[in-house]
Amino acid sequence: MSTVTTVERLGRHVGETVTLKGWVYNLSSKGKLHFVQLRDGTGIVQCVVFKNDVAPELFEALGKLGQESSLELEGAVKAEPRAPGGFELSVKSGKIHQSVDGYPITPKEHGADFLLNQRHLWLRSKRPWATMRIRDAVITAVRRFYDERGFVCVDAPIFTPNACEGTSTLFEVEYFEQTAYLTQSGQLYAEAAAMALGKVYTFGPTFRAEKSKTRRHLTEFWMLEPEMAFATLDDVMNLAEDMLCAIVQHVLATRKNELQVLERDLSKLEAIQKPFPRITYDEAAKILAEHPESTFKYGDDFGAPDETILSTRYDRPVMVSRYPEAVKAFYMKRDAANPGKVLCVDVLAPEGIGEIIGGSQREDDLDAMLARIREHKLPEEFFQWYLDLRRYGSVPHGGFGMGLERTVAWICGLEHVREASPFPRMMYRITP
RNA sequence: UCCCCGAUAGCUCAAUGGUAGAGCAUCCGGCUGUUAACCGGAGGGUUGUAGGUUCGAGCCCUACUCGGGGAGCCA
Repeated sequence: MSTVTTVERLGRHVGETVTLKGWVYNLSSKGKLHFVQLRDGTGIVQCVVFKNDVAPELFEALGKLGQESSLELEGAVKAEPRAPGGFELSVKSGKIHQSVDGYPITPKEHGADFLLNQRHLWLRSKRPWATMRIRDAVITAVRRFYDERGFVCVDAPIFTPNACEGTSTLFEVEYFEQTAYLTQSGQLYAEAAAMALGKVYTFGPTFRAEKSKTRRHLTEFWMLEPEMAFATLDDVMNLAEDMLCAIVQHVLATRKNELQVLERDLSKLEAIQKPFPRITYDEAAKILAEHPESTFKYGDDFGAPDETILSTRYDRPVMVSRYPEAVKAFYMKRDAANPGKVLCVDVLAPEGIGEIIGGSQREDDLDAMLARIREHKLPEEFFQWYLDLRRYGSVPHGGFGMGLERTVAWICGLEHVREASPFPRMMYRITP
């Protein structure tokens, strides 16, 4: 048998005879000539089978293959401008693993409900294929970014005894004789780890039981949470900015083809360069007050339409800092220079996808933290270990959380975050 | 929890209150350069469920079920 290779590497084998292993993406026959679009996971290539070039039984069998039939084809690689992708395989022999008919997902249009029910098969289609490869590149870029900067990956637990922030609706699970919850954030644990290791990040699944049915929400999503000891809000904002630039650059460098499959406007991504616009809550409030469509009231958090108004003003992510403490979490440090405000930042992605990052400098004073826990009426006994971080060597520190699926949805230009997850979990959907 | 929209062939959709159709998929036949190929033929239906109005309901009314995207809430 000849060299086994992949569609991705075909360009290195022009003129050679190779074997490809994959599935039929589409087949069309011209009688004595079959065109097999072969999908192998790394890409799709056109394979041409002339009747006179192969055994008669093989030619006949190939002509009957339905979509997603599995097979191996052997033939000569040639550069061919008429073929999608620029290369094609002139088939000399082959082996059929399984001949399929009736594959449910045809090359025509389908609705969201149908495709989500077929997600296990839908992943084989071009758009999910491209999206998953970009998602992978985002994850790689993130890990490389933190590794290069000396951050240590420390994973937070998924079972937690109580709500981290005390606000969200959590999923309850039976945990032997007691009730536990699925984590809604690894941040408090990241803070503990940062006091041990300096610079850390957690990266894992996060769960929210909120009954949110929008294109920005999943009940299970991946969140990246870096945390740094000896850091201020400015350090946190600089880190977020550098990281987003690094992610976008890595995707542009390694997944251009996939972005083109998704028909993404590359110039929108090429524009993602430092510096990002930075405005305060007060400045954002002023912008909204002058906007005819906004119903924003000063003192409130921004609603989704407000975020869209703000983010579409810029060609790169906008960083909004220093919100009123009443609308933010208990652990954020008050801003000494702005009474009533906290040292926090939200990063809003352009093109209407909304908030992709939320971060802050953390309250590091024991008494202030105790007071905030009481104001928010949180169960003090659950926070004793967290308060220990303020008792023993407290330092200024901070970090942020980035929603992976929202970030991928923004980079890919997706309509809905569910497409950024291989098997999305939503309010009314838990299968497949 | 609230608001709006939807449900007809495997899929995407059509059908003025009057005989349920098309394209794709499937099966059969044709074609040596197709790009979601094309051409000819065939099979495929309890119109989401339950009631109501009507001579007659896919279509009008009510309830329910399932789903969609938006609000709130959140990332």
